[in-house]
Amino acid sequence: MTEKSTFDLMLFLPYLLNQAAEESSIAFQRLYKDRYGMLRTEWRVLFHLGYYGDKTAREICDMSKMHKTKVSRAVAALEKRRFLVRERVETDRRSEILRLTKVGNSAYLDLREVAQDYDNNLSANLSEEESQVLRSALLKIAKL
Amino acid sequence: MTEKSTFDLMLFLPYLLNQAAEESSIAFQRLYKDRYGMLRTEWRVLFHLGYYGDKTAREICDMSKMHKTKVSRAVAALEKRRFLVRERVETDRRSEILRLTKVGNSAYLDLREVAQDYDNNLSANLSEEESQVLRSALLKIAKL
DNA sequence: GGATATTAGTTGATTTTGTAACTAACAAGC
DNA sequence: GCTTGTTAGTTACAAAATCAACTAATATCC
Repeated sequence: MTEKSTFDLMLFLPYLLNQAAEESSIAFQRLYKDRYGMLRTEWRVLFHLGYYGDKTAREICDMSKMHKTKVSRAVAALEKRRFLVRERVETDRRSEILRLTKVGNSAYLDLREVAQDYDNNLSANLSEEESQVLRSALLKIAKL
Repeated sequence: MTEKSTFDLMLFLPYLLNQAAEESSIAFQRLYKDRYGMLRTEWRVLFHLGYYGDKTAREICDMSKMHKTKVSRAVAALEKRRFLVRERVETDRRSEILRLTKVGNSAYLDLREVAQDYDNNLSANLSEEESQVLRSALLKIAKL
């Protein structure tokens, strides 16, 4: 049995997680919004396709846990900008495979650089061990 | 110089933080929404007042880093439910001190229990050390 | 093979958030 | 004292997220 500690609002995980997520999300936003005018949902879909390769919207939903309407709208926006194309699956004509175009892929590669720099920068305040424990703990909480 | 690691989307902090924050936020939401029909912004303001005592909206903004319109609307909602009252400050009649009512305070005490249980539960998957490193790392990222 | 249920994805209505402009009170400079 | 600037908080409008209803294709069961 763990000792029942007194409540500390600033250490309450749903509160603290949100603060940290907001902070990093907004800081990172400045980097992709300025360059590509993208939304959060859009870089996420872009990164999924760039990182994991071609996927259907459904697969992106499952992996990212974004709601399907978010994904649907992000895909539509990326398509409009010609960052991706859809390809119907002949064995199941309900779904379509999403594939980054050349332009989409180079946007991904560019943003990946930015992301990596940003992440390194953010981790710079943490020791190597802290950084690893942080990520593995977050993975557990996110149930990934 | 830290080694430039290859990019891993799932370990990218803005992504991972958001996943974890969403997961815990939604799980916790079920607990307060069911009982009090509150919004995220509302329990936050409630918790600030309950935990730190009477405060002006401005002070809550500063501490929580919520935007003032969010706080303004959350305060209005809590006032409507008679969870708090406003009291004009005579030395500066622009601002007003927010004070929880009896009802508001007992809602806070009740939810604090729930929050504590929830947090313990969430931390149960983590070792004592992991839990501490996690929180201190999050505090650094949130720049609190 | 045909009724029923599921699944992929989209669209529209509602709710919530974010942005900007606003009111009211105070402060500073002159 | 009066112009100019700043601060606390609200409100109006635009952008985005959520939720429900929808279309179209497929799967299941009899």
